[in-house]
Amino acid sequence: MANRSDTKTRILDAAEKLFAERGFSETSLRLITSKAEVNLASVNYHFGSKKELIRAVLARYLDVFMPVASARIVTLQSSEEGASLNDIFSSLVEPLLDLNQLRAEGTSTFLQLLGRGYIESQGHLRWFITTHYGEHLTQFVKAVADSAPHIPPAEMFWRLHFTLGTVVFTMASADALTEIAAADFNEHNDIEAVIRKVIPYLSAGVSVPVN
Amino acid sequence: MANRSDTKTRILDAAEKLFAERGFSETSLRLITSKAEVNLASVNYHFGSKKELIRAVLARYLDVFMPVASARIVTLQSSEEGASLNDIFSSLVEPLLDLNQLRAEGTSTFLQLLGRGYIESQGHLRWFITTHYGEHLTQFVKAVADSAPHIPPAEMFWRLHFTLGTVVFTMASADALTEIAAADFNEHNDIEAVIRKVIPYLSAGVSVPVN
DNA sequence: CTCTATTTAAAACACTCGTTTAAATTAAAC
DNA sequence: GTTTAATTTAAACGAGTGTTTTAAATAGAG
Repeated sequence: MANRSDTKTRILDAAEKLFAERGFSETSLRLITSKAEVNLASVNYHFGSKKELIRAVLARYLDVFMPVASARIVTLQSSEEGASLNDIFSSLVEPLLDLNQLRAEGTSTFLQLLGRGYIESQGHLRWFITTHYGEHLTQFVKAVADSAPHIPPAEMFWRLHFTLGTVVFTMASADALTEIAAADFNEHNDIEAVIRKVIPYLSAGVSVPVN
Repeated sequence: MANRSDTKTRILDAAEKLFAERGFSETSLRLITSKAEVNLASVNYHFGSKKELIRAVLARYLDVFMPVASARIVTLQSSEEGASLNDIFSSLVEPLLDLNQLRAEGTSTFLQLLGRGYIESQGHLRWFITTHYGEHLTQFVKAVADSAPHIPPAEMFWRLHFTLGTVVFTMASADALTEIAAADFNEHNDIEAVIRKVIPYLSAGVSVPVN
């Protein structure tokens, strides 16, 4: 074992920044390795392939976020009887913002990566996420369903995917949107402000009575 | 002027199908021309470049849809005083479904293309749409704003982009979602059913009171 | 120090992509 | 029917991609 200031980490840091900004397929390994100031071949040496690098970038965040978010929801469900949808969504805000302590711009990078992942990948990332973090996801889905018992399961399926779309799309284009908002409305939002804006929107949509 | 059964149309038909299914950058000209059974070079001959082909595919739908949708909103605003958000969103359903008369699977193809367009393109499509159909868009935005006067403009800006994200994401993955819904809930939805499901969700989110 | 395994480096490989070229073919005009 | 323009065809170009190979450099163990 021998290395300088960790080639592997340099690659991950450069890759996550570029992936979040430009998407996965629009980011070449040559661009990543030049930004990271490492050799091109070191990606395949340390990660095997570009696909596995993408998974590693996401895993570095998911391994931190998922357990914390899960724990929040567990305590929320055990403490009060009947947590509202707003409570559930809001309980994810702090774990998300804590990612900024992990790395600079951690929160928005993570959310943008998540968005890119769901939009771009034709399967391998969906598979990776559901097999590695499936329990946390089903737990979250169950908590939401319990909070809106008047919504039939099939309807809830659709609404949760509507919600996913809202979040994913918003976060993937959050930078552009905050710029426009600043120019047009003199509103200067950070990622937390956007998150706090979207939660009431989601809660209202998910829980609106059918018919 | 000379041609057989219209090479240009064959290219557009094959391209729109593949673009909707796989996205723009994931669809090569070689795949399009082989499906269309035309020569590779004919794309550049008839359209100039791949970018212009993408715009032509979208324009073929937008030129039909936009004026019709605009007219609907005009009549809606003139007839009754105070159209609801549900009314506005619903008034777009018929123009959307009419696209099935234009071409088989026209509605879902168009919506998926729109989704892909907003997700993928780094500018040239956004520019194309806003410069060619900007008046229709601002008219639509104004109608929505008038229907929810309790929402400040800056907040409405965000909520409309949340809405865009919901629609775009849902439509881009509509095929996959309807398959899952059929398998998991024995629910067999077509594109119209999905549209009718999403409208209440959107209306609730857009109009939910701030704070 | 020496030996061994790990890591870095430069180069080439094999492939796909959008685009262009130049010749052949087809259709229209006169 | 001849001429002219429009279209189709096959081939190649040039640039970019992820990956592999082979050799050099580096670090840790004995």
